[in-house]
Amino acid sequence: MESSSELGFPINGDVKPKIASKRPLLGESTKVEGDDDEALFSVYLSAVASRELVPATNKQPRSDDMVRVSSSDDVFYRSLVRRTRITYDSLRYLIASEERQLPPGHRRRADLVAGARMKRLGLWLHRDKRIIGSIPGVAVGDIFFYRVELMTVAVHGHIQGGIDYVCPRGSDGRFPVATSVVLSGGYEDNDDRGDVIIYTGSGGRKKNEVSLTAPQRLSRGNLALEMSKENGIELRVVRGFTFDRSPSGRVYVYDGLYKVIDSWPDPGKSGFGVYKFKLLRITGQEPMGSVILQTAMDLKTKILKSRLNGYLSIDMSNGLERSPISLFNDIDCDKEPLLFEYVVRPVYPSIVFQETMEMRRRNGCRCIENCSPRCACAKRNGGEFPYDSIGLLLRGKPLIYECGTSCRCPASCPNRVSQKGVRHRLEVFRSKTTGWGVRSLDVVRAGEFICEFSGKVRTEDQWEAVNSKGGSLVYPSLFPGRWREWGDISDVVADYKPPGFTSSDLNFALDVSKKRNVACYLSHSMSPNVFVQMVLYDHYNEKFPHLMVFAMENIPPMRELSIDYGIEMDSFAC
DNA sequence: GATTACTCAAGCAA
DNA sequence: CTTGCTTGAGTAAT
Repeated sequence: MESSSELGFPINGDVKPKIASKRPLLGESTKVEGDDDEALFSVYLSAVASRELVPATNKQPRSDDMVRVSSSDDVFYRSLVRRTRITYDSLRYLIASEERQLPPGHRRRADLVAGARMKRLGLWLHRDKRIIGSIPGVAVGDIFFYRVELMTVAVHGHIQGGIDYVCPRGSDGRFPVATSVVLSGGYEDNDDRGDVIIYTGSGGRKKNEVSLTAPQRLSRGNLALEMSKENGIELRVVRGFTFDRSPSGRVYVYDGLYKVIDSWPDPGKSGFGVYKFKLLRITGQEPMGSVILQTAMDLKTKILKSRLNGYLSIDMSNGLERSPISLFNDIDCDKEPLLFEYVVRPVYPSIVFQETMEMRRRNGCRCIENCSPRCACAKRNGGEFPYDSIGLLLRGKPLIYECGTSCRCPASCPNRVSQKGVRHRLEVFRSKTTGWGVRSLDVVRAGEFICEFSGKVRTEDQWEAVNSKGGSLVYPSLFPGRWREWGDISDVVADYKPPGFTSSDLNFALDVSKKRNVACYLSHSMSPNVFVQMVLYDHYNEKFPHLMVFAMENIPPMRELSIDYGIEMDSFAC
């Protein structure tokens, strides 16, 4: 099993990393209602009290056992990574909202606290091995918003440090090997040309300063890069950018594996000596995520020449969607998506809306301004709003009640999200592997609404007629409840109550034979990156909810969106 | 083993 | 909306 490195120290191959075990939880949950001084003070006290529950020591040293992992079980590892990241992000959000209740000066950084708590609970991945090469379940192009997030899934081990390395067991600390580097714009001598990077070693800088104040030394990370060069060992590369649609203002893109092919001492721009390392990207990998990110941003202002002859339509919704849906095919002559009537919303039979005016008046809320947690719509959602202030879905539920046509609150009410329609620049595109597919030209944040399934609503007695004519139906009851995974923090919060099951069976199907929209082009996957959340807003008939599609992870531009239809691959026609 | 030096964060106020 | 200041966590080295 051992593929020995040229270094003389073993790097194991094909070892299945052990999955972190769950440990008992410390109860620490400070819920806040109201914002008067007394409440604030009690929150402060309870928060301080909860901090004392945290053990002072949290020593869980990293392993020095190097391993290469070939991911034989992609679905498993992808799910594991996603679950870890959902837990991290949900916990970070929870902690951030708790900390905001504290007076300034007493707030802790939610990104760090969330990471620390997960580490304490044994929820960081791959702590028992140091992985050389790619991390199973992490794909080239994956995007992260926090350095700590990179640590939880073992892509990079330092909260600030740019070079991560391991000293192999028995090497007496003299032969460190680099595992990953982060290019974040902190060194003036760096030169990033994509496939080739001239990377400056670390050190010689004062805290937070760009220019050097002392020469660098060939030790620690710098020595590790030197050793990696001599032994031809690959390392992971992450690039950091400023990005205004990130909660941290930064985005970190995993750009795949590189090798150090050259190194030399250099005078450096500041006059203090630096070490430089030439990194070359290993060929045969997926395209670089940071390049795609940059290209997608360029596409905001112009249609790139290279893509010009692929467009079948700039907007296949013909202006019906709030954001245009482009149609792209540079593979063959298929124009199938142009042959249908584009409808933005499902076409309901009139019985769905058969409610008396009195019922509608009772159902809607009467808030004049933005709704409060006490309003009728919040109560219907279990006393809380399903979205945060920028429209991110906080937690999947069997059914969400958005404020709707019967409510008096303004269109700006934060409980109106999916009803407003598509916000990202979506594209239906021809793919060699999945036929037609859907992707976004914008970054889609985890929890963001993407689109709704439209089509003609058919009741059960009509299905057979549609099928016999060769029509296509989407069955809502088959979607396997992936919404349960979204916002699930049962791993870190002791009193987490899992959401209930959908009570009523959904006995309708969406007939997308003639009328359809972008959603029915979503590909099927057992390891999906989007999921369906049922929503009501324009009627209160729970048997006919809207099928709203949300992102269950951060999706980089141009990556295909995929959903779990709960069906066998080949039985799906659309 | 406890302590310290080191680090291409991140939040916030000005 | 940049800039500087402050507080930081985890790791490897001491």
